[in-house]
Amino acid sequence: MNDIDLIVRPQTAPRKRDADATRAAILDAAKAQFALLGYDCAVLRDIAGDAGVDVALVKRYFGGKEALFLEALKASFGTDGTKEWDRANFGHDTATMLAGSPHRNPDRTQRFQFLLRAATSPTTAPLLSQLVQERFLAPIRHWLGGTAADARARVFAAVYIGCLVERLVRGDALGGAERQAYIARVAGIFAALVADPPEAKETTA
Amino acid sequence: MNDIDLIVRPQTAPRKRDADATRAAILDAAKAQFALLGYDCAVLRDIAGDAGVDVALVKRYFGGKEALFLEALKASFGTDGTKEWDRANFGHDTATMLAGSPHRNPDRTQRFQFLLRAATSPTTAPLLSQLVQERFLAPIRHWLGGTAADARARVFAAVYIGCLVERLVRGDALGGAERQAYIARVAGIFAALVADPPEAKETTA
DNA sequence: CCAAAAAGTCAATGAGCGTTGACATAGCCG
DNA sequence: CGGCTATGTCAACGCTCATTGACTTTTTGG
Repeated sequence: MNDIDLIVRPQTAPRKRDADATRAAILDAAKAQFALLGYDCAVLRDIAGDAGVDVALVKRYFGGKEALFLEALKASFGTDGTKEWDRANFGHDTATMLAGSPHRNPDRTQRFQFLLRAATSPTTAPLLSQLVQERFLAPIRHWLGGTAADARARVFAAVYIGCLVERLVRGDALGGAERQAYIARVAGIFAALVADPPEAKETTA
Repeated sequence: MNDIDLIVRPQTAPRKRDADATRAAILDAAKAQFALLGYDCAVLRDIAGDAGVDVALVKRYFGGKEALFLEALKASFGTDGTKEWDRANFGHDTATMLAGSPHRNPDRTQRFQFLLRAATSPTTAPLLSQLVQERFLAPIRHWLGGTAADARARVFAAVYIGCLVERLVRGDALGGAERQAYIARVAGIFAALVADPPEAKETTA
């Protein structure tokens, strides 16, 4: 059956021994798998397999699954991109990304999928509260600025994540006209959140 | 240790034999557990335990875990509540619910948590696309009416789910002022989606 | 060139869980 | 009362997976 593997694998040079590189490879594979499958469904053997090493190294380098998860989570949020977000086109850009292909910004997509999966797994959700505060909400809150920044940041995060989930469920790509309407709506929401004082504020009492 | 159980349990009458009631009890327990933990983390033995029966009955009545899940999912979306939603106060009511305690409308909360967990589990997500279309998006789309109803329904669902996730992660309750701002923002978004033609539509080109 | 340590692999263990068939008991019908 | 069937329980099997310790191979330093 998988004789193919047994034959093909050795072709690739048998991998220079390099602790740092191996550690990094495991961490990368872990980030991808955890983002794709979540903590519970991700399998250490597969992560190690993707990294091209044996499972036992996960223990040696990270200590265990949970520790690996935490490190991957922190690494995923280490480089936070709010700094380079473009204030003017932000709403439209983000909405477009959320409406369509994740290929435009795979890094950002993977980070947020990681967050989403971590948030919705009952195993890992408890670990998130603090980290989300520090590395996710705080930067957004700071980037947004203005009045009621915390509430706006939370709504922002909610809409963002929600769109992600919606796209996750939606199998087919969004059609032309509907897609435009979708983007317009979401862009409008983001724009309103970025522009601090809602001019046409009409909250039902 | 759990002698307590052994002593206390028998106090409750030893359960009249009633296939329908038992089936219903299992289904109820399943709905709760699946909503709380998702498909992957929910454990049949616990579900059966909550229902007060043995695991084997799950097989007899439903065939297996996946079949039970599907039935629970359909049952959860069987009674769809869009009919009774109040159009005028909908935005504010829903935002208030999402901002705070789930105790106000536990049924609805459980239904949506079920949906959320099902959508974010890689195991069950593929099963959802069609069901979500039929029983979730379609009713909302119909309830919303007007132009670009599909896109608006999707955005609506996204925001709703997103707020749910946000609340899931947020440990502490939302403070007074922030809470008001949060509710106002979310209510505004919903209201704009309900009111079909966005009067002050200012999408960045 | 050679040992010692670092880097990597292998196989076994044990826990958790879905599944399954044999067994027990209550309710019903003759 | 006596057997039959629906209902419910029990114990065991098999699988997946994280963990772990013993083993092998590469690299390094003298």
